[in-house]
Order: sequence, then structure tokens, then C-alpha cells
Amino acid sequence: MATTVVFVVDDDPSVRKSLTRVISAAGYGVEVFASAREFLDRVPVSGPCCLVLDVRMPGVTGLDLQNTLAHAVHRIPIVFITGHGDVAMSVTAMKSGAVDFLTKPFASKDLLGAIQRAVERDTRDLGTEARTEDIQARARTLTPRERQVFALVVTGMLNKQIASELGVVEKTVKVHRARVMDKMRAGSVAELVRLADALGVIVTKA
Amino acid sequence: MATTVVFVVDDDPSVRKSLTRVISAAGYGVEVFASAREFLDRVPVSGPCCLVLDVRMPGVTGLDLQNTLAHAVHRIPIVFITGHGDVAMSVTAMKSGAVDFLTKPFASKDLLGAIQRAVERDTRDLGTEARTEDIQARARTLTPRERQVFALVVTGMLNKQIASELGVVEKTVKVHRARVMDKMRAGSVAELVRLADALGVIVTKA
DNA sequence: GCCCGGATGCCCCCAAGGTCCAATAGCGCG
DNA sequence: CGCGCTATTGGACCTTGGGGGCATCCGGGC
Repeated sequence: MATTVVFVVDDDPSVRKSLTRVISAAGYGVEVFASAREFLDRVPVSGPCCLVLDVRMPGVTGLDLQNTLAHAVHRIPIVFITGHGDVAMSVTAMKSGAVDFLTKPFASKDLLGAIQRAVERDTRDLGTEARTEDIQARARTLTPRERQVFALVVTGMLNKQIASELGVVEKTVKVHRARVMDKMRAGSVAELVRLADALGVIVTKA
Repeated sequence: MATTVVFVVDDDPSVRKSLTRVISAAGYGVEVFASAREFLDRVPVSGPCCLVLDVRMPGVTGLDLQNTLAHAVHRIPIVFITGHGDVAMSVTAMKSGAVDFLTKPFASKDLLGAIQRAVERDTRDLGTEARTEDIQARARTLTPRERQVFALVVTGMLNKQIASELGVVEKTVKVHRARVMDKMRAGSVAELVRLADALGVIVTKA
């Protein structure tokens, strides 16, 4: 199984070293980076993970990196750490979805607690993401006409209503409908509705 | 329509006065309180609202009030303001769901911006809450047996399957099912499934 | 004893879904 | 250009599932 890996981005070598020790002692895999750029060059992550990020760094700051990642496909949960943080900075980070914001010096257990919450969130996100991706993949195999029938079926319309809506006879709707149920791998209308709603959540959320 | 009202809780009379001026000038109704206790004594809110809350106050602090409200029926979105805030305080507030955390002195537009976001959130919350309440009210009119049939229907089971599951004949299931559709005011299985999911009766079957 | 929740039988209609078959249109490939 | 493939459409026929109406029966509770 995939080991949970914690990414650490900090420009201070001694901090990287001590964080590595603490985090790996807690049983996580650790990968350290000296700058945001280094981290961005690396990536494609596969398993659950999180990011421990220093706010103040020369060049691209922690908050900059957070903004960059916010538009990425998969948003990695971020735990910020900083030596000299101010309130405005922490609030900005939290409003942008950071899991926690710790100021040095902090207790190891606080960091590990934050990391655990971050990893749990990521695990959940990965789960729903994978499921959504799977459903979208099935939806992509639908032909345009099947997509239309799909949309109307999940509103609860009868075949004859769908037929008149699309200007075809009922039999044709039945054929498309059967294909939709097959391609979407839905065993019942109830399941089909849930698949449709799972797809709709993406639209409203984004 | 209900006027949007902003509640202000601050122990400093001069702050209350200036906040009232700024906020009412932006077109909101304003109600001020000198302490958390005063605010809690008041309440039953009806329309969309939000709470502008000072963190540091003698007796019950802003964070205490936030925790108290977190367990209340309706969670009011909170905008924190403070004269002497530290990072740990702001992070705690944000993790507990605060909309924003402003340190004095702050620009009026920052406060009004935060208030607007808070009110928008509350408006959305009220909408979904009202809808959920309505659905729950319908669900409460179901008899125990109808509830069981309801739960099984939305999993996509056939009447005959439900019948054998409950140890009755198919006709009986049909009768209960018809009553469920009627009482829940669902015009189709699709609608019924959405009502069930809105109730949180998620019965995932993949 | 009456009302309600629950269970059931019979009859009938309509909706959903499948089978077999067939036609038309568009598109890429040799 | 014709061949094959896919998408879309449609007809005839049959089975199964969903749903309504009507009537009956049973067991509690007020």
C-alpha cells in the first residue's frame, strides 16, 4: 500500500533536518525541499499526503505556493509553520483552506496533530475524487443523445415525456435509456440519480 | 423582506458606536451588545444575519461565545475583530469556522467585505436549513413501516425484493410505497431519492 | 365500538425493459 | 468509391414492474 508521505518545504536546512526527524519518527515518509520551485518541479503524488510549508521564504513564499496549488488538480492540505507570523498572514492562509498555522517554537505533538488532520482530509478528498473521476469517465462514454436522455431521466420524467421533449418516439428513448443504464453501470433509477447528482456537485462547486 | 441584521458584541462603548455608524451606513440593521451574555439573552433571529465579535472581553470571551454558538441550532457566521490579537488566537477562531479575523485598526471596507461574505454564507445556510427542515417534517409523518419501505425503495430495490426483505407480500409494499410517495410529496423515484439523500440517509451501494 | 396502522387478495392499466429486425446518416480507411 | 462501424431512429411483440381502486381482516388504543 502507498505510504503516507509528508512534504516539507523550508529554506532553512536545520529546520528541514529537525522536521524530518520528528515527522519520520511518527511513521510518515518525508520528502524535503528548499524552495517552492523545487517542490513544484517534483510532484506527481499518488497516495495520501500533506504539505508542511514555511510561510517566509526568499522568492516564492508559502502563501504564493498555496495560491498556485489552489488552482491545481489535486489540492494538497497545507500545514503552515513560521518563525515570525502575523495575524493577517495566518488569517489569509486559513481563509485559503490551510489546515493549521503554527508559529515557532511549537510542540511536536501540535505539528503531528495538524499533520494527522491534514492527512485525514487528504485521504477523504482522494476517495471522493477517485469516485467522481470514475463516474465522469463513464459519462464520457455516452453519446450526445444518451447524455440528453440521461439528464431527463434523472429529473423523473417518463419515457413518453422525454420522447416528446426530444421529438422522437418512446421506443427510441427506451433504447437510449437502456444504453445509459448500461454505460453508467447503474442497476436502478435510484443509483442513476445518485451518479447524476455526484456529477452535478462538481459543476456547482467549481 | 427581512432586513439583514448585523449583531455587534464589544465591551467598548466607543467601538460599538463607531461600528454601528459604519455598518448601518452600509445598509444593514445593527444591534449592539456589551457582552456575550447579553447577546445570548436576546436572540431568536429570523432573517439572514451575522455577528461581529470582539475577541477580548471581560468574562465570556469571543472565542467562548463562538464555541457556545457552535453547538446551537443555527450557527451564525462570525467576523472577529480585536485590538491585540495573536496568531494562535486567530488560527483557533478560523479553524472553528470564523469568516474573518480583523485586527484594529482595520479599513471599513475590509470589515464590510467580511460582513458581506458572512451574510452571504448565512443566507445560503438558511436556505438549505429551511429545505432540510421541510423534508424532515414530511418524513416525521411516515409510519414506522413506511419509513422502512422508504429506506429500501431509495436503494433501488424492487418491490418484490423489499417484500421478501420485510417478510410481506408485494402488494403490501406497493401500498406503503404509494403512501410514502404521497406523504413525501415526491412525483417520481428520482425525487424521492433526492429527498432521502438530503435527509442524510446515505445508503451507498457501489 | 370506532379509528388507525398494517397486511392482503383481485383486477386492470400503464410504464419499463428486452428481443428481433430494419433503415438512415456520417465518418474513416483501404 | 464502397465497406464497415457507430449513432440514431423506429416498428412489432412480449414480459415484468409499478401503481390505483376496492374490499377485507386483524390488533391496539381511546
